[in-house]
Amino acid sequence: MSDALRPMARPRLYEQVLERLREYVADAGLRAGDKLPAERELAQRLGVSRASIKQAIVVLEVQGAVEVRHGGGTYLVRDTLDVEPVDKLVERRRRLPDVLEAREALETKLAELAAERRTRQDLDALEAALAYMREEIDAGERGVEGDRRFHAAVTAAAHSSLLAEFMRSIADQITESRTESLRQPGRPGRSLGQHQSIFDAIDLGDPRKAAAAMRRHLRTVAKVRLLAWNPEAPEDPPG
Amino acid sequence: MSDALRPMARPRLYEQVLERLREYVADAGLRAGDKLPAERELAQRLGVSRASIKQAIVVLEVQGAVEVRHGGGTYLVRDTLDVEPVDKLVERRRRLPDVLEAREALETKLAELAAERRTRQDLDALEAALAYMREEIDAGERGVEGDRRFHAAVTAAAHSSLLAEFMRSIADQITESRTESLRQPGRPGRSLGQHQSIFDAIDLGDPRKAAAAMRRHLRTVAKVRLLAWNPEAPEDPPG
DNA sequence: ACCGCAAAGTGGTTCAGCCACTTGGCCAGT
DNA sequence: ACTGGCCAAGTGGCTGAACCACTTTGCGGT
Repeated sequence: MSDALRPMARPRLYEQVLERLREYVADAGLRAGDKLPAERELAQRLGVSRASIKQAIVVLEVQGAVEVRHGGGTYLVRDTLDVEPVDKLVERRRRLPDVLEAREALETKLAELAAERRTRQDLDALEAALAYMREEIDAGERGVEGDRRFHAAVTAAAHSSLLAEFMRSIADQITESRTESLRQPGRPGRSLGQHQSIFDAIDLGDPRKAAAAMRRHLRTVAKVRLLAWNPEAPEDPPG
Repeated sequence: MSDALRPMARPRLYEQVLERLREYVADAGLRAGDKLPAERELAQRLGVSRASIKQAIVVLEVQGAVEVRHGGGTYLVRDTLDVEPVDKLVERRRRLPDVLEAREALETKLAELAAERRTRQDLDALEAALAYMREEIDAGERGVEGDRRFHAAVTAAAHSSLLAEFMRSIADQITESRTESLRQPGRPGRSLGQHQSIFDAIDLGDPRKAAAAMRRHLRTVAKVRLLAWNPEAPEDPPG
């Protein structure tokens, strides 16, 4: 599947409303405690239905940016409608280098922990992911799903819910980089080999070796990714 | 002020719908990728209007729990509709071992990046934090604030906004462990020495050395912490 | 067996309306 | 004057029907 043909971004009306409301609050200099215009007025002024206004307001309410009083109006909780930074992790697109750095930080530690804590089931899952990726490649595919499963299995084997959640929060961006990386000629096979090395270290229960193997793997991914991004970079293309 | 006289909780219909949907997904054993019933059907079965169903779904969409495809249905992103954990990081208390693992993962990478990217200003800030901690210790304090400033300076010097946000999301828990750790006799002085080593490596621009020094430092902290916590159980706690 | 296209299914949005709650002003009783 | 009851206006809560836009399905022709 080409990444270019994934579903296009589809704008939701309530998202545009959200934008406008944030703009308005900023421009009008509204502060915490100030009252937002009535829903009916907002609907008329923005030229949308009250239902769409309400969807946007529900979002703001859930995000704690606004307090809605039945019959009394809607009020700002803070001096802005912008989301708290931590909440934005999920929705905001990240610069790829940042993501790759974060991924290396998290996954090397995950590999290390996995080597220490893996259970029989964890090892089975890792082998299954390995086998799946091998099948994909034999079938002439790029092994995207197998790659995903392997890294997910490593994450699971580490048994650290906090690290797992950090991984989840950048999962989308990792998916992007994975697709890019495996598009390179010869990459799927090489990637599979590196996965095997990581698995061996985890199987042996050798944390340092596992961390090192994972680090090597991710640096390969990062390098390819950079080249794929910027074809005219002074570096030589991989063999 | 008595707590009893605060504004009464006012139930919103979409919140009840949210509850019911979460129940349903759990009871029906729906998994990631499964399709939710159509909005019209949900509205009929729950006995509410489609608008209320939609408000709930918008919330789930914003929380990243669900993917809505125009004309194609609404799908689970994970095996549950529960809130994205990253959002809850701030409010939910974490098991310390998890936090220390995450901290090691993040901060070793931060130290590495700091050694590569530090500017003159970054080095100045690091030295200032070092000096501050030294003064605190000379004054007979434990150097808690100096410790915090040093690690903050390292984080800043790494110039990675994503990693910085991850650090922020566990800042509270780190504060706890810091206080515990520095309570140990002789710890402040030793900690200061380790900070000096980290600084030297960053100053020299040696990423591997910086990462190693940081890892050593954090493992010391973790060890002390574990002892202070539960002297007789080397095993990992139940999860 | 394949392709194309129409029908059915599903989400997106609107509109008009009614209900529930809050607020503020007016008025009668104290 | 102060209190409490009352009413009207303003505002959010929710509904039902309707139409549009997009996806999926499957029938019919080639």
